[in-house]
Amino acid sequence: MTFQGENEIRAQRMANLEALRAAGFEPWGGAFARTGSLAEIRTAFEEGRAVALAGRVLTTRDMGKSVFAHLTDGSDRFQVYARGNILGEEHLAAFKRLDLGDIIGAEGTLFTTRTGEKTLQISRWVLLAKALRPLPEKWHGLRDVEARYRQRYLDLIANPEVRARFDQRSRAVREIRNYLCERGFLEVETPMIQPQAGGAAARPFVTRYEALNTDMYLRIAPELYLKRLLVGGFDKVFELNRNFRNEGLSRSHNPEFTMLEVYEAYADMRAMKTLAEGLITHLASTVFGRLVVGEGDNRVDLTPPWREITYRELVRDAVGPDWFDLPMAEARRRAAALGLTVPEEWAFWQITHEVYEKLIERTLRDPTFVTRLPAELVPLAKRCPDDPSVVDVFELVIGGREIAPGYSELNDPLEQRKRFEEQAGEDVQKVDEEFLEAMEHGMPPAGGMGIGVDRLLMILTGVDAIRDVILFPQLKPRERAGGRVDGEEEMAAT
RNA sequence: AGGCCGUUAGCUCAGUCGGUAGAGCACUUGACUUUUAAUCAAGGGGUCCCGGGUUCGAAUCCCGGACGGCCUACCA
Repeated sequence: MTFQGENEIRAQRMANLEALRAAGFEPWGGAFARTGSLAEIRTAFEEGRAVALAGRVLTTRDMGKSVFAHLTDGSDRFQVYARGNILGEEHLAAFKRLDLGDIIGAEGTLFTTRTGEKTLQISRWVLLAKALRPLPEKWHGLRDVEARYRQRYLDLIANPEVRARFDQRSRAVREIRNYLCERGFLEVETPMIQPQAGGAAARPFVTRYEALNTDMYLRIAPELYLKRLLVGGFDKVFELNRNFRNEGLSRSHNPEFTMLEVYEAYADMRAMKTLAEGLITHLASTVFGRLVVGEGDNRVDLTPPWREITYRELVRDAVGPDWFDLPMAEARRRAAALGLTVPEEWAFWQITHEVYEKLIERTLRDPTFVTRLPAELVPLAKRCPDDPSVVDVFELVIGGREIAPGYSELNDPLEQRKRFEEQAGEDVQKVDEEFLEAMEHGMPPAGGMGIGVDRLLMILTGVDAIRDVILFPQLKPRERAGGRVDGEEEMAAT
C-alpha cells in the first residue's frame, strides 16, 4: 500500500509504527482491563499499589534511561514513568517510539515523585491505538473555530473545559428526566416524520417517503401528537428530543435542537410556571451547584421566586402608558422614532410585538414570566376569561432570550379550528384535521410547557453560542473536490 | 440572503514600504534515571485558500471565486 500525498509527519508516524511492530507491539490492540479511569486511580491512590490504566499520550519527557509521560482519558491526566532497568532496554526504546496521541495501556505500581506528583511506574505496557495524525498544539489548544466544531473530538481532547461542559449537558438532561419522572410524568416518543408539520410556525425540512409515494416533514414541534395523548388518557406526559426547523444558522439557532415539551391534564399555565421554576432551579443547584450562573454580561440570578409581569405592562413601560390607546398612524410613527422598521401592512399587534422583541425581551436578564400575550401570537392557547384579546400563557425569558413558553392549553375544538384557519389564511391544507378530530373526542383542560434545552444550557453554562452546547453543530458540508489531500481520499480508492 | 473581517508549516501565530518564508510547540538525530510548557545541541518541514490581473518582481496591490468568523434578517 502506498500513501500518495502523505506529509512528513504522517510518514514519521508510520515509521514509528513499524518500529513498534518490529519490537512486538501491535499497533491496534484489543480490550485492556483497567483498574479504573485515571480519575478513579487518582482518587484511590495508594503508595505502592499495583494498577492497570490506559489513556492517550499527551506529553513525553525523555530523560535518556527513563521517560515521563502524561496520559489522558477524558476523566483526568495522569503521569506514567518508564525506566530502563525495570522495563528492559528494548521496551524502553519502544516506549520512546510512541507519538503524542497514541493510546496505551500500562501496568505497574503507584508512587509519588520528588516533586509530589502521583505517578505510575510502568512494569508492562501495550499499544492500544496508534495515532497517525498529530494532536493539536499542546498549550494553545485548538483555536480554529471551524476545526473545533468539525473535529469536535480534537476540541474535546485539547480543551478540558469543553469536555466538562458536555458532561454537564449530559447530567442536566438526565436530571430533567429524573425531575419529571419523580413527579409522575411519563416520557413518550411521538413521530419525528410527520405528514404535516404542525405545533409551531416555522419552515420544515421536507423529505420523501418512497413506500407511500409522498412527501413528509421532519417535525417542527411534537405538540399536536402529545395533545392526542391527553385525549387518549395520558394525564402527565413529556417528550425530550429533537425538533427540526429549516431556518438560518446563528449564534442561537441550530436547525436541529432539543426541546422538552410537558403536558399535565386538569392543570393550567400556573402549574407550568411552578414546574418551570422548580425544574430549572433544580438543574442549576444539582448540576451546577449554584443559582447564580454565567459571568459578566451572561450573569443570571435564578433565585426564586421569579418576576411575573404582563406583556402590556412591559410594552407600556417601554413606549408609553398611552400605547394601547394610540391610533395606528401614531403607533407607527412612535415605533419608527424608536428605530424600528414597521411595514405598512402590519396590524397593531404586530407593531407591538416588534417593540417587545426588539426593545424589551433582550433587557430581561433574570428570569421573568411575561404573561397575557396577544391571542394572535398563540393559536394553541386558551383565552383569558376576563379579556379574550389575550391568552392565558407565559413566556419565560432568561438572559434576554425566550427559554420556555407555557400555556393553559386550548381544548375547545371549534375555537381551535377558527384559530388555525385565521393563521393558515388561504392555505386550508395547513389545518391538521386529524388533530382536530382527536380534540373533538374531548381533550381535558391542561397546562403545557416547552423548554428549549440548548438555550437553557447556554444560560446555565454561561456561553454565548448554541454551538458550544451542541456536540456536532450544523456546518456546511466540507468540499470533497480534488487538490488538497491528506491521505484519506487516496486510500479510499479501490 | 446582505454588510464587515479573515484564510501563511501538523497546531498557535508573526511577516514592516512589493524584493521571493519566520517563531514557539510538534517532528528527526544526539546527550541526560524523579521530569512536568523538562533542559541542552543539531536538523528537516511551505500549493502563503483557489483562479486571474498589475509589476522586472506579489504572502503583500487589484478583480473574481471558495471557505470561515462576526453583525443583521427569518426562527426557538
